[in-house]
Amino acid sequence: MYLEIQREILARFVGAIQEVFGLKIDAPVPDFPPSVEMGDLSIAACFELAKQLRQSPRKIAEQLVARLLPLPGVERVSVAGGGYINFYLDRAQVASGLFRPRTSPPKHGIAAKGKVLVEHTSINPNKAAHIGHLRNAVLGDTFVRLLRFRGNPVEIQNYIDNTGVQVADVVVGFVHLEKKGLEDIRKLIQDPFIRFDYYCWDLYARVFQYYAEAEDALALRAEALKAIEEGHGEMAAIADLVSTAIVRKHLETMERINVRYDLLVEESEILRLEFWEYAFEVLKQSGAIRYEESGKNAGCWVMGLAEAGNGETTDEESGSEDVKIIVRSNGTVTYVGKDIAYHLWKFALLGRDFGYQRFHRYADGQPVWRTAPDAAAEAPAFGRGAVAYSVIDTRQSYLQSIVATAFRALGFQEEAANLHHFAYEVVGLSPRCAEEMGLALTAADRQRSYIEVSGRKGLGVKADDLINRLVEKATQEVQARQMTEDPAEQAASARMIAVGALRYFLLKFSRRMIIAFDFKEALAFEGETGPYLQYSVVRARNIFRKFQESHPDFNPQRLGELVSANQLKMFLGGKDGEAFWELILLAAQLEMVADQAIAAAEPAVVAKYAFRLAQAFNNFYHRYRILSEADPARQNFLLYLVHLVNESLTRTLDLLGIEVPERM
RNA sequence: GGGCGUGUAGCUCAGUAGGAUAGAGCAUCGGAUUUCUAAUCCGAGGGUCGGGGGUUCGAGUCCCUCCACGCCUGCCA
Repeated sequence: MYLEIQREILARFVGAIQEVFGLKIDAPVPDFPPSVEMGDLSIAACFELAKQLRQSPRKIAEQLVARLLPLPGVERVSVAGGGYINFYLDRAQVASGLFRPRTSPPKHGIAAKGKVLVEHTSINPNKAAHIGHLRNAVLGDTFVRLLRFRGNPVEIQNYIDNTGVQVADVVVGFVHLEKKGLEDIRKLIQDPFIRFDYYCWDLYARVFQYYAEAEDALALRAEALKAIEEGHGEMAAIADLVSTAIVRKHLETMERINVRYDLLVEESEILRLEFWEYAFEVLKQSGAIRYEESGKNAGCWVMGLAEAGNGETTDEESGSEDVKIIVRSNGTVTYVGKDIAYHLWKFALLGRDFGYQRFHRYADGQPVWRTAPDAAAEAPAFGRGAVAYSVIDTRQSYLQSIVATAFRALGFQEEAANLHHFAYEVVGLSPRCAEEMGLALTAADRQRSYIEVSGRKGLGVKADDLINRLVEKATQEVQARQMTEDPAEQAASARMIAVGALRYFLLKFSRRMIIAFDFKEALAFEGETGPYLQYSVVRARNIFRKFQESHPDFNPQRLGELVSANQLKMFLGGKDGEAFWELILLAAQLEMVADQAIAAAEPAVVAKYAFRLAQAFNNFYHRYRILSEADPARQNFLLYLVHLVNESLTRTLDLLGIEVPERM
């Protein structure tokens, strides 16, 4: 509704320019006046046109104004300042339009292209997840929710690097440090008193200590890696057992924070199905990669990066060009090579497909599929995306750009343009937090804004430890308030509050900001936090609950019928009209905000919006008493307002993956 | 050396492809409703938007330059 009005206004403006001045312009970007007294939407384009039209901006604006009305949803138009055109919306119409269920948006933008593939989480399956992984998953999951909200078909993929060095390292640990075989490890996994992912976390750190101390230890790693890649023998079996068990733990952890997947894509299947060999052929034939006969990269297949669009990368003095090795001189392929093959598959450019098998079922029955040799006939059509987003931390920007370079070298210009690296910054530890975790810091370290986590040192905050601490704290808060005696409701509320706090904490920073993790901030439930947002919704619902006690027939969904257009007009134009209207206007902007968040691939935009809306509502909540309102018409109007905000805010929180408890 | 990113209040961060008076949370201080439960609200102090040039009617936002910090620049991922 609101977006449609906005589009109409901009289109009419473009039309008016054409009529009056015979000039064709692109639709201007709408601005928002500093306060609602000055209008609800503003166009500043007259300033730019002034020079071209040799007239003052104000004069241009004045000539246009008369031709802008009538417009649906717009009450009046004025010229302000040096030449702003300000539009005042028909408040009653917007308010009643908001009440209608929000329909799917028209097919435009990326929705028109086809299926969107979002790859996120993609944790190495060799140890427990940590906070950095949570940031990845929450960003990716929220982005998926946004895309779906705006009508895009989305498929969520989680890439499982089950044949990489990190898994090999843990295998080395089991085999050489612990002298464990397949059966021993299987018992370990089944042991209810051991958290297998935590066990591997510690083992992984021990392996690196061993690498540092033992002379030929790295040869063991190479040996393990080779065995795993070839898929034969006990080491490969151990790798499969370990990585599968860890993946199950990761799914459990992510399910706790409302993150789910459609498909797990396993690297072992990419190897087994020889996707790489096929991609290799295509890359060779197209000349995208070449064999180096001499020089420092002799014996390797490399890709030149001059065409990457990063400017001239040739080093003139040595005459050597900037290249990336794709196939090593020993014939093995690098990670980027496998990633190129994987991404070709995403766009159905590989000419072959995986088999699929159900891997997991969530409590409500929704399945998670994985790539598998023994294909199930009823598997959905995975892949074949039109657009792909890969949620991967910013340190891999260089490697991701190489995948796009390969696409272009192969002539897949359009697909390269639709391949997006959703880059985000890492989560470090605040120096104070690092010390809490038992790390010895130097004076210089303490001056740093953050300390890098290190899986190799075992330094980091495990995801489940953090979630547990949050649940613990939330439980205390819930019990202290004595909202309910029911332990089941207490537990449910505590979980929602903990997840709300965590997800909001990870979403409120824009993705290019390094988060210096600190328990004090992450465990905060007041101020700009998830629980604040949840509490706002609970307040709105409390009003309804209380009102219902004296009005048993009350149904908030039917409030729209109880408030007439005239009454809307009266209250929105009356004494407190501005305050009421600001709240409605904000609630009406959800779709606009979601579109902005998608365009910028920035979920933080929605998080900030949720906070602004909650803040506006809490302010309103304090200023106006609703249950004690004497005038029934005004009371209905106020209830209607609460309903509008409740709807918008609840929906916004759902986009953030945040649920709302019954009571707080 | 090159590429990318960051730099805004004491701290942590927003600032909508340039627009009207730079905002929020935390922290500090001072207030509010014996209620629709205070996980709340209101107010106060606190800013050379890293420095310097430039473009523009208009720059926190765009361009140039310099500074600081971080990441990447592996036959690791």
